Amino acid sequence: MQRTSNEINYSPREEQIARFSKALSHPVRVRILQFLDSQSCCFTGELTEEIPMAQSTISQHLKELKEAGLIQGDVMPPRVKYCINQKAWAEAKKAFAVFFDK
Amino acid sequence: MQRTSNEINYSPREEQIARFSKALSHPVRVRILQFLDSQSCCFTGELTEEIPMAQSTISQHLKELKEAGLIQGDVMPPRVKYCINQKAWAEAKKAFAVFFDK
DNA sequence: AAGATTCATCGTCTATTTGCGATGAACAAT
DNA sequence: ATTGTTCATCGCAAATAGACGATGAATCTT
Repeated sequence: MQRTSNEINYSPREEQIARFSKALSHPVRVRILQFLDSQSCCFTGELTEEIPMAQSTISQHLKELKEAGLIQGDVMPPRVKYCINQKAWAEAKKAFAVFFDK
Repeated sequence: MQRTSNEINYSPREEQIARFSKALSHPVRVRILQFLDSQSCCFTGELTEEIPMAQSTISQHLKELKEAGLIQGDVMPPRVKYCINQKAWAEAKKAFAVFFDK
């Protein structure tokens, strides 16, 4: 990771594609997003039922998706409702479309 | 990485998105693809001039892009000409479009 | 044949990712 | 107050990714 002398300055667009792509680079995160989109929203518990992985692992993947901006979580004690972040979703859609169109 | 008992069977579509995304998940690979697309093709040497990274590092990133199917290399001794794999490019474009459309 | 050029691969180091169980925080229900 | 539920976070282990220099293979040029 450490770049010795020469720093590369990536453009915002390059970093945006890389960031969204990184979020989508694990199949379980792809699955989570699909599931979220099909339900429009869901609770963490529904995901842990759907996906045979430890609850802590799913929670971590949700965190990554949230940090990438693709989803958002609304706290509804004692549960948390996750939804696609429609704005970011549209941005990602456009970013990829532009990227692949050139 | 080790999934203990429960293996998850991802669908081909989930794995496809994850695979393409992984290839795009590093900004330097995004840049390489952009450069490749703008020139339609280029030699490794042009990339090592353009991008301030060790030649071996760039070669590794090219390898990853090739393994993801997004580019192909034609050996033209003593050089190698890399081009976008148009078929895979079109597939990726469609895969992302479908993914974000649902 | 000897050297130069171009690129891939190997080995090494460090950082990041991925997975899990255990624990903790926040709240609801009793 | 105590207990149960839901979820996030911590700490650990193992695997993968990313960067580099050094070396090697293949092919031109001389």
